[in-house]
Amino acid sequence: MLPVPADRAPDSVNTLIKRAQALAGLSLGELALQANVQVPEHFRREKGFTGQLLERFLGAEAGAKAQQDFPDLGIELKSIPIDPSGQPLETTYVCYAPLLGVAGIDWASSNVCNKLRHVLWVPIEGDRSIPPAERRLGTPFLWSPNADQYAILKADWEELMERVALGHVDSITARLGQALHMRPKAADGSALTDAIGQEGQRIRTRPRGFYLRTTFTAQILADQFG
DNA sequence: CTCTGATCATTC
DNA sequence: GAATGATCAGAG
Repeated sequence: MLPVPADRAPDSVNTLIKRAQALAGLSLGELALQANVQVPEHFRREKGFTGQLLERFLGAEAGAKAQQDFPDLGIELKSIPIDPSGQPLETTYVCYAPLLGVAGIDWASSNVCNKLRHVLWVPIEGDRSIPPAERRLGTPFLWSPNADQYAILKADWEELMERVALGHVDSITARLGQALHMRPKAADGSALTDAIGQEGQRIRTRPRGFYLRTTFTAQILADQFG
């Protein structure tokens, strides 16, 4: 019996974990068949296909805005593409970066901290030589940052957000941040949003998002799977 | 446009 | 080869 899409949100962490475990070892093609959808030939378009398919099987409220995937459980869902040795192939998107009205916000109340407090990681084969339909899901696991990881994330966030608050958003590059960095996050290069300029004036700049570096997520996977 | 789900593809 | 900056689809 293959799993079927969930018709409601999980009522407990246990339920969520069990649903996720039931998917381990299955391919996207098998899941797509159960969900009556087609797996794209490649992810050049439909980059979010895997995550959205997972949401359906786990019962996450799709399209929910700026919140955890399972708000009642306080858990965020993240798929993570890995190579044959278990190394992450991509950085992990965390959330949109606020560029305006950032004066009062602090790390503990930030969206990044909120989302990373509890994450259900679902590894998936991500090698581009494997057709998407054949890519199999790995063993899911629940993670929370340990003291060291928490301190690094906090420091990175504070460094980046200080630049935003001081009107130096355009000095931010993806090279900043040990574990967490900031990069463009938009439909294309023409997208612009408001931010604070060097003189405190309003400027237009590319929207940004927070992402976890692969070195950081590799450590999470190593801690879990040794 | 904002924000979710992310991967692509050029640059380094 | 890895990493940075660019890009794709859909909901609201």
